[in-house]
Amino acid sequence: MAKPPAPDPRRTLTLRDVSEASGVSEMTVSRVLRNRGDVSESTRERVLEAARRLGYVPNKIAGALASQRVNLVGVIIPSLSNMVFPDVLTGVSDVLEDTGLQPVVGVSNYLPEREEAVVYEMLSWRPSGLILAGLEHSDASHAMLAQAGVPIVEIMDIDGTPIDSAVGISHRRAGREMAETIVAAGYRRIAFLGTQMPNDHRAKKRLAGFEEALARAGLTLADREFYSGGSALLKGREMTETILKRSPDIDFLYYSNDMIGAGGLLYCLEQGIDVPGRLGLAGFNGVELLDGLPCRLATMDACRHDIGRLAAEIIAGKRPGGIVGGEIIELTPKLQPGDTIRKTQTGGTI
Amino acid sequence: MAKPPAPDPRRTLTLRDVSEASGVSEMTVSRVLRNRGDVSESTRERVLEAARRLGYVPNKIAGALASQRVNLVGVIIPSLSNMVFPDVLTGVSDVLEDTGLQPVVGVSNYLPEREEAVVYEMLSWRPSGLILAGLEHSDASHAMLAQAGVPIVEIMDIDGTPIDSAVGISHRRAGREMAETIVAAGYRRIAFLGTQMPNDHRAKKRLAGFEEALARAGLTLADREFYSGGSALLKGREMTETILKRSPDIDFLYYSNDMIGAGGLLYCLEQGIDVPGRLGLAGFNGVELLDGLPCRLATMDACRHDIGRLAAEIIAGKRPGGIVGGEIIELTPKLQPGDTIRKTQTGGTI
DNA sequence: TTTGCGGCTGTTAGCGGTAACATAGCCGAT
DNA sequence: ATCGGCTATGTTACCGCTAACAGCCGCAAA
Repeated sequence: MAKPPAPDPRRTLTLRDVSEASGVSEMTVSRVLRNRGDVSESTRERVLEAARRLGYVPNKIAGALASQRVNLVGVIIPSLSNMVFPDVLTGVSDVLEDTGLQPVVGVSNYLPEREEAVVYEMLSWRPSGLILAGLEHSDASHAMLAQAGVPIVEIMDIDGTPIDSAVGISHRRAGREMAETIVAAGYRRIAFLGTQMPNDHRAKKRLAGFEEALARAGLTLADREFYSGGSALLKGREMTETILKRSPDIDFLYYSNDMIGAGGLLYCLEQGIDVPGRLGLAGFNGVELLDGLPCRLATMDACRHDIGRLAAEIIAGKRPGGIVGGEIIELTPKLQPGDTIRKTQTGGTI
Repeated sequence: MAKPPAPDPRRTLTLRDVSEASGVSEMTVSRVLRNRGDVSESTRERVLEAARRLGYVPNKIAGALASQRVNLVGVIIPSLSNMVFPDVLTGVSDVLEDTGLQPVVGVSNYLPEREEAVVYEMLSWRPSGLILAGLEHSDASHAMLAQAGVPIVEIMDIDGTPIDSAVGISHRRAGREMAETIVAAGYRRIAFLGTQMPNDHRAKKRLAGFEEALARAGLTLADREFYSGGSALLKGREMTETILKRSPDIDFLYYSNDMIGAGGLLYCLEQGIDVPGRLGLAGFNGVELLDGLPCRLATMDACRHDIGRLAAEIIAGKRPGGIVGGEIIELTPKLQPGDTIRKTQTGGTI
């Protein structure tokens, strides 16, 4: 005598369970739950009722395999603690929200080999597209991405050659413009404070552009200081103290990001240093945090939200990039002079 | 004449492609790529070489369907911009890193219906476990989670009844302890500044505990102020100004989070208010940011990193919770008095 | 009545892997 | 020589769902 199939109440449900409970074929249930194809109103209700009663949750793995469609978009960013990337993610989510696509976040910690692992992992789920920060990737990552057969959007940066599409700003140019503004304001003994991270290519490009513009004005960096790890605000404070002690005649501090810039600003205010008279300050990014500071740090908005939005639009097919293949969108960051750069040129001593 | 199967170079690769390229069966390729079962060294190399040469990326969708195993762990948090949750995620990642499990993040924006959608979406991918913030969920979410058949860990909070396991702190108690400390330090006219968010249950519990302890000391809140949206630092500053103008005799401000607390602190320092002499301040969370401030805000560490670690360990089966079902781990937040609470009791007026 | 067509439902054949079992050599012990 | 027990590899049958197509029914037009 055949053992009757024990109706295990703990087994996870399938379409068959719903189809049996509602007396129609699995296919019809599938149609109802996806709102695809014609189903009579009475059947639809019966099926929905059964699905709800059983607490059925469709198995997207099976669905994706059968339909060869996955409603996921991979988003690979270097860090979450950066304040910058949550903004990008918000932009991405805003757009994907009403496309049926769903972002999935991966974090590379600024490590190429980690990024490679994340790219591999994500591609192995056959997403509808991939958004990732930066134009610099390991050879293997590059190869995988180029082969992937789905739209790839590299974001944040456009100084380089994208694999497919790119949305971002020119960090080189951002650095250049900041330097020009600073020089035009009459500052001459300018120092740079930044991160040590060897893989923060964008910070490097900003610095390169910055030095380039200085050179064009006949100047060079008067000093520089780097840090890694720890609270950025605290580090900014410490670095500022260090550099001002070492080079007391510095008249401008350019920070590679707003967080250390804010730390430096707080330090200067505390010390009663005349900002922006005796010392000017500038950061990069336009983080919301700055709004709460006693005085507004000069910065440059990196268009993070727009970058997220545009990248998502390319993936979602709302813009050519994803289909035709290879759109490059350059956004132009707005310089926000704030209160930490002198307004007028004071004919500085050389 | 049958049309020969065009060797479309753009088609995505399958095991069959690798198996043909290396002259073994698909099964053997599968074994090599997963390091499962015995395969001779020579075959292994041949297969790996072919896979690498072709740029093969396995299809995890098919793999997961066949093996009924998915190496993903859903992590559902209310917000990314909170500074708090990235820390939790770091704890989760640290543990999952060497278990073959991979975290997938979802954001609910403090909206129950949004959370419900994310829970549904995640469960439909049949993850190995789910970690989600808070003990309060919609009925539908609750039902789905209870039915899911995988370990569920609710984090951050333990004041309530978990579905399965829970790791967190008692926010009620945290509020109580803070109130006790404040009262013991001699403050009497105490105000609360917090968020408007109706679904931030943890902030609510802290406030409830806080008021409870005040009541026990014969006190009530002297004033309160709420905000929503915008830069938390700026809002903290503004709210502080508002409340101090409205109730000038306030001698303590309790903030529902460190970010608005920091804003308030900056405002007070700027105004030259004697902190902690005339006015005491305290926040909640122990965010790294505080390290960079001119003076250390009193706060309570919410053990975010540990919460992430422990939750992940339960999912990964390194602790009983996930298998036996239903472990509750209460962590005890450490109060960090900082520089914004008086050290000694000054026999205050009432 | 016949025909055609559109609305609704069912059937079949995979999607690309993997579990489980089957098989083929090869070796040493009996 | 025979056998058992390895190791290395192949075969088969799904996993749970959906694309594609096939059928059925009723009704309007011919």
